[in-house]
Amino acid sequence: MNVHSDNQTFIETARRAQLVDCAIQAIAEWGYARASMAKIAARAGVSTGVISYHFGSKEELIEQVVATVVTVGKEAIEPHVRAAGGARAGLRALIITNLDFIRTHPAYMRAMVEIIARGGPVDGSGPYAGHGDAAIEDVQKVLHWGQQTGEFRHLDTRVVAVALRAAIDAIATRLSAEPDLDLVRYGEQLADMFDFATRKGQ
Amino acid sequence: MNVHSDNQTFIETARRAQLVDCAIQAIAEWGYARASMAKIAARAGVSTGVISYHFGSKEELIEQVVATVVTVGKEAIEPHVRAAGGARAGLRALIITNLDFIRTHPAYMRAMVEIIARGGPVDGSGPYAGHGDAAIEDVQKVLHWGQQTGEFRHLDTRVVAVALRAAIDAIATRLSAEPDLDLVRYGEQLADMFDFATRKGQ
Amino acid sequence: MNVHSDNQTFIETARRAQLVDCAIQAIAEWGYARASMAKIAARAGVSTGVISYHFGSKEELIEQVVATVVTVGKEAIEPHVRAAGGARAGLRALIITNLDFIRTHPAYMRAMVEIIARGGPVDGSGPYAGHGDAAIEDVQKVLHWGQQTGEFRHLDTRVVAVALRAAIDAIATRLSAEPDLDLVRYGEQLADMFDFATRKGQ
Amino acid sequence: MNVHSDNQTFIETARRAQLVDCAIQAIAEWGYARASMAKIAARAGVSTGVISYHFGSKEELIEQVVATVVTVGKEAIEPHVRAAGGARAGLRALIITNLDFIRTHPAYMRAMVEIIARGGPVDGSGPYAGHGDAAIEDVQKVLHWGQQTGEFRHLDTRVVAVALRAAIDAIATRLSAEPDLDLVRYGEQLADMFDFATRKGQ
DNA sequence: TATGAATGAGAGTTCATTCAT
DNA sequence: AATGAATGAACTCTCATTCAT
Repeated sequence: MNVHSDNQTFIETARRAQLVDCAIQAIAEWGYARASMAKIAARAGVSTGVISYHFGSKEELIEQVVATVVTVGKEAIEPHVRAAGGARAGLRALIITNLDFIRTHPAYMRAMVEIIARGGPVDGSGPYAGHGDAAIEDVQKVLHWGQQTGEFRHLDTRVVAVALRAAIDAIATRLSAEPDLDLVRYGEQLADMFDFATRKGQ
Repeated sequence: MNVHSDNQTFIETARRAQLVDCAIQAIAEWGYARASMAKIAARAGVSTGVISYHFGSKEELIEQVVATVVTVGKEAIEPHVRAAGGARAGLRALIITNLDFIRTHPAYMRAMVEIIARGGPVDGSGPYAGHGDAAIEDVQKVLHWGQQTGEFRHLDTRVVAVALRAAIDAIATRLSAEPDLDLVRYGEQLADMFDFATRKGQ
Repeated sequence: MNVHSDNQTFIETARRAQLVDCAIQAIAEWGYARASMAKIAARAGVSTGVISYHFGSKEELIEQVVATVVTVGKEAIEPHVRAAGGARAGLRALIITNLDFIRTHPAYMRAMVEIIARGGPVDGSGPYAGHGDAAIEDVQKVLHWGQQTGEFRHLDTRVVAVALRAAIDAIATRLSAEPDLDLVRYGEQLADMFDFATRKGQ
Repeated sequence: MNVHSDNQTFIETARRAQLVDCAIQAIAEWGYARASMAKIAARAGVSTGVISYHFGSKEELIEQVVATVVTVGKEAIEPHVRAAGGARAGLRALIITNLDFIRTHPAYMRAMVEIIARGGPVDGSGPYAGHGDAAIEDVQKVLHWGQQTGEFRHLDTRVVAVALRAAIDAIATRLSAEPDLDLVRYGEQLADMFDFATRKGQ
């Protein structure tokens, strides 16, 4: 059976998941540049060829890493935002749960930052292409929500969304520099700040 | 005369400046990891050895890039912040002039973000560590200023500084994705947002 | 399977042996400094990366070369020395079999002399330090033996051992200059000479 | 005036001598491989081009180094051998003064060993070509002398000369490993040894 | 004569990828 | 499906040499 067909065997799916996980750990530990295929394979206890066999190229593997992190992240965050009683609470939930995700999945975030930082051609291609926009749009939706309900002041949702997304993502990097950072308190402060920045003045 | 002495020839100074500039452009265009010595040298129209001759190693070249960008950036921004009549105006000036710098020096900022984002080995060491912190502290100073004058509300200056720094830096990346972005308007919006976020409520 | 584990495949063992052999020949032919990885690989008919793959670094390859030459050499020489009826006969055997080894393995000796003569950094460290000393000590043991049995005169075993070792090693170089050298006769003369130099006067 | 003509100016001669001396020191200190033209030039306080200007190539510089060391060595040793009352005393003088030269000119010897060890193509070319033979022949002459006077036993002068030359040269290397070596005592022992090896038995 | 900027080849090493088994 | 040996290009860096000034 063609490996890249959608019709995957169980073992195939498991291998891919395992390799993606090892890639995340390897990138988080050594940084993108030093996380070679050989090291990722070694961490999975398999030979180098296996990755090529299952993913075709390193680029595809990285794309899967990104997709996985994004998916897992969304599943951890979105429900809390949706469950919020309003946009203001939703924005706070988005920030708090996002930081909570960073706190509980440091390797995921670290890997993500490494991959994004690596960049590649600036033309907007690269493994993270699209996901960045999507992440910004998720924030933007909450801001729209709040504008419609009148909870938020008049503001450029794009600008605020970009700023908030950046502020959250920056924490993964800060965490590398200050491992003892109190992310819970940090989240509260950040939520307060964006609350002030967005709410309708009294 | 030893190349690395302070007493440099005119031609030596010119070459170093040219190479630093080419490095900035190369990093901005291809990203840090893919900006090889060969590509930088080719962009300058010289052979690879020239970089080693003038800088000793790639690391030293990058250090010079960082030093140059930091210096040029500070000179463009700090005076405006200092000239502001108060902290609130200072914060706005910091944001506006920062975006203006990004608008007029897109490659500089893109390169800087690339270099700082990388930050070297995962452990946070590396030759560029500290520049990110310094940039954050510059923001933090303005926030302290405003707290002392009573212009700003009670807030965690660290958190806000990190968020603002990230929000500004993110624009360099956004600009790559959306070259037609109206940075002037963007800057006004961002300034408004952080004004709301920091000012003392009425 | 990790390449550097002890549990090696047949093909792995064969390649390593082949590469060590090619390294010996290359060093013997061009001298240590000019025996580059590229030349060694070319001699083996493989690409440069193969050496890194099997040995990790040039240094490790050279270590294997030294280990191989030392082992093969010892196995060819030591038994004859041990089998000798006494120290005087042992010393003669050491010289004769050593020259015989040079005659039958000219590249081995030439390579060994190259490697030991270099010895790494000037300070005497480096990965090959010690092998020269070990070779001298092997000679010294025979001299001690003869002093204990009373076969040899009172002498400084260190001085004589260094001299004999040097005299033997020099032949590998001489052989390069005079390929037609009669090593058998040479060995007899050398043995005679050191016999005179060491035996107890009548 | 052509630089390479025999008719050299005083300043030209002085420069060459200075450069040769710096080359000796550089090679002795860093080893042949790491004694680059740049380092040698830096040690002389001149620019790289100067060496090429005066010597044409590194090879020629090294040849001059060898020639210088050989000449200085000969001048230090030969008179003492000639002044000896007979071949036996001459041989002893050759050994003693040779070791004395090593003791008083460690950089010279260290450089010499480095150059010889480096070897180059084994075909007998290289900067030391010829000098090695000449050095052996110098020893051989003394041995012939002693055979003619009947002071020495019947022996193969070539073999003994090679052995003695090697034994002496080996000391420079030993000296690197054991800097505290007592060369005076060493010389006496070596002289004794070769006296036993060569003299007519009673 | 001397400088120092520049060249271009070659060094060891890493790595994504391929492929016979 | 998986192995692991091999490739070949790319990397940074060093160095002897050249040459305009």
